[in-house]
Amino acid sequence: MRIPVAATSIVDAITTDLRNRLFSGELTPEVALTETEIAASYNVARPTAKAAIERLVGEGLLMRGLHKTARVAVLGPDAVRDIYLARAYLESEIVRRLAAQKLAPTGAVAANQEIANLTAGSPMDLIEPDIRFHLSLIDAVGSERVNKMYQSLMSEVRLCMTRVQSLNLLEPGLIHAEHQRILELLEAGDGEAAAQLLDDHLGRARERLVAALGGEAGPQAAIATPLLG
Amino acid sequence: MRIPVAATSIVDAITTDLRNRLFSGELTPEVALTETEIAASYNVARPTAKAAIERLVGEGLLMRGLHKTARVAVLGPDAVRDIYLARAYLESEIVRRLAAQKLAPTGAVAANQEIANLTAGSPMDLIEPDIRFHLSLIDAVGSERVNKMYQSLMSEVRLCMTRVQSLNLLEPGLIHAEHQRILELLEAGDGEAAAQLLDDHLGRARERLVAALGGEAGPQAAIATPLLG
DNA sequence: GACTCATTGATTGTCTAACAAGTGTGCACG
DNA sequence: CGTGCACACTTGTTAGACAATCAATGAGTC
Repeated sequence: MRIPVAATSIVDAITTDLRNRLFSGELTPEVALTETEIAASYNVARPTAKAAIERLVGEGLLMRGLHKTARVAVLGPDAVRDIYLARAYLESEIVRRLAAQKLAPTGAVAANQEIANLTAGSPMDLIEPDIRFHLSLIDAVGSERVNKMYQSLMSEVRLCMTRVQSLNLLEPGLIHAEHQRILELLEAGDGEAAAQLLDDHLGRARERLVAALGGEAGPQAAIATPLLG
Repeated sequence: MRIPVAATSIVDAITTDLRNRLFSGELTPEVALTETEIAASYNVARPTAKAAIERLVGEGLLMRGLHKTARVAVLGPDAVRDIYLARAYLESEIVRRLAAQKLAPTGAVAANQEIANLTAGSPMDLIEPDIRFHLSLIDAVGSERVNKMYQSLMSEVRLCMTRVQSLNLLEPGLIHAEHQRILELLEAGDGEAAAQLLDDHLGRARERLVAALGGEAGPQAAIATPLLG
């Protein structure tokens, strides 16, 4: 039994709650998300639960075929490569334009500071500020549609992350340093170098994620640029 | 009364038909898309019509607030700029990567040939092959997500086009020539030049569309590069 | 004993009917 | 002439029901 949610729309509330439960790792691809079960757990009618499920299917977080039960989307190595390719397309172009304005978004600076302040806690604590850093870059261009597209991609990244949360494929120190360097390059107006570094940055995250998911990691998994010490 | 549609799913069929009617210009932002009316016209129940409407809202083709009737989305000058900015982000990065492979997609070549073969008919006849040209470029990278994002953008572009179909803001000869030059640059491996030309190409289309929608056209509306004789 | 096919249960797709809640409009009243 | 109220319209949500389909189990056959 789940507490009754109330907001602008019941479907909205259920969708949001389900999404959070997806990101928290509570819902896995193994559990069946029956319309009736969800309806019962939220104390709503079946069509309401159905609508929430269909929205999440539209977002790519749930999968379901005709007449089949919805399940959490399974994102394999090729899906991760696809997601990060799309990320790279958007982000590398964006850093080029930000560099042209010699602009380092304050939100990104703040998010990276959070990463620097991280004590050696759970690896999961790194994910949120990391996402916020990249999201701040996108936000800085102020495009509604680019924002929406990127947010959709990051939703899927979040979903991946929850599946491999135990492995510490992320090194806060390195990530902070690379973010810092990107910000410096933005302020310096060197878009080409910033785009190149970002490509490395994303490439490494991508290949390590691929490896953690059972795929074969490409060469980008290694630390290419000697940034530290 | 509308003929009963039948396909994999009734909601799918209605969504597709509504989308086509949107692109055909039959449905305008002035007409109210009531759930009951749509349900009656397709001989289905209201929840079915509701689901179709909500899908199109999710695609950005329809707009509707809470407890308000759905209407065709109105895309003003700023929306057009936003759409074309996102297009530019995706496409310029893509031509860079295609150029690295010295690859000119056959689909794009074919689509551009169609443009060349156009007799002086309706300006609308240019839209489909033009869209197919750009879509072929995106297709060539073979990314599911990039494809979906781009297709969503082009849906909105199509919607815009139907609103200004009378004006002939597109010159087939110039468009064909620019496409041709882009393809040549791709084969030559000059990604930077191809991206630059594509930016001009999109920028001109963007500003003319903006002007046609009542906005103030930017300098990109003029023909910058002397491509033709 | 293994394989094929039919039956069963579960789940979704769709419908009918209805009530509640919100929005907007028009009319009556001050 | 302006304000407020009542009404119609529309959407949000619910309940219950039936058909179609999918997965799995069981029976029957070779």
